[in-house]
Amino acid sequence: MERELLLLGLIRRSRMYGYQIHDFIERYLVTCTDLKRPTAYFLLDKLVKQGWATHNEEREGSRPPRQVYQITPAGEQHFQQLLREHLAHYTQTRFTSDIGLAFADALPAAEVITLLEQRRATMRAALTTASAAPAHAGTLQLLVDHHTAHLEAELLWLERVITHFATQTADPPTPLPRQE
Amino acid sequence: MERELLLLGLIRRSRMYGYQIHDFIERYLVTCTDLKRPTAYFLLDKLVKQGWATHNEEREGSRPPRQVYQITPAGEQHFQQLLREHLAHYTQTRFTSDIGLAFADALPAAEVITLLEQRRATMRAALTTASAAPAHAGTLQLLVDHHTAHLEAELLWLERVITHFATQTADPPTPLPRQE
DNA sequence: TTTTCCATGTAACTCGTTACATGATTTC
DNA sequence: GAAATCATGTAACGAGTTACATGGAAAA
Repeated sequence: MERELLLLGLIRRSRMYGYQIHDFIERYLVTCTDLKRPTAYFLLDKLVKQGWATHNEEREGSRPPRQVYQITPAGEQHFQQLLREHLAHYTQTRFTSDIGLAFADALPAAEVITLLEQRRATMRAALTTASAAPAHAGTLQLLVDHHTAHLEAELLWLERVITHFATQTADPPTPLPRQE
Repeated sequence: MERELLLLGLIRRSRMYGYQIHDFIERYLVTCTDLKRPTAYFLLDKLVKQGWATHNEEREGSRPPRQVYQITPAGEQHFQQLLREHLAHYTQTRFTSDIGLAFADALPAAEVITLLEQRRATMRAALTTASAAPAHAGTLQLLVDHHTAHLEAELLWLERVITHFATQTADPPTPLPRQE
């Protein structure tokens, strides 16, 4: 559903072909999604079959021919509905990275700290990259801001976790709760 | 891989059967993962086939028989390795909820604000629930803290986004950048 | 007495990825 | 001359979900 919204939103903005669409996503929207090329092609075809888009072949010079996609009026309707639902809806984020944390008491606290510091280093690097990103036009800037804000918050929290383990190095490990 | 770590971590803690494992995850680990029951059964069988665990049937009273799983020494080794990798590694979070934001200029700013306020209401409710959660033992408390910290940060950011749209109600919409 | 809980499992299906194939063209 | 870029696509595979099947026991 998000992927449908994404593709419709892009071809709505301007006529685009598959390769170009995938490029754009990789360049500007990595923080939102991870759409592989074959999947993009497949979904674009699906849009056509559902009547949300049309496509026609075009060629430029000696380049390989392109399938250029365009949104239909029905597609525009559908896009707006998807957009409204999507903006109003909140999806719970899953922190898969916390699974390890739940079992951290299986290792000596000192080692846990070392490992978490490695994680922190990667996150700091990501934050530096995100902060260094050049200013984008309009809505895209929001995404960059979101990314940096999130990384900053995560780093603060990770710091707290590290101190948590640091302050109980000497204590016995506190296990997960038993089932009642 | 996270799922493998999760299941190994649980049966390592104490002998458990599938139904019970799924229950535990639903109760305490919803913020980390969303493991369906059939998937849990399937993965537990896989652990046995790979030699990380053993299982044997037990029954209690007139209850249906249970498949109780136990970690093997090889499984313990494997678990520790997975845990180390997992703790040290940082996975980039994808903000699928930002896709809509990227195209928000397709709707009047006033409507965007209304929709985002709906999203905010859901998030606030989630924060209230998370904050109200009873104190857990040890590592599990970390997960709850993470969840609340994250929601607080996300709410702050959403607030900024809403003011962003509020301050440019009169301005012309700023589109996404064109491809060079 | 009907529904919910306990406990496991299978079978069909969907979605997405990886790997592969093609072929011209530009860059190193 | 080799490698990367442009451009599309297929085919095989894998992971995970949904829906279904079973059957006794407890609760409503």
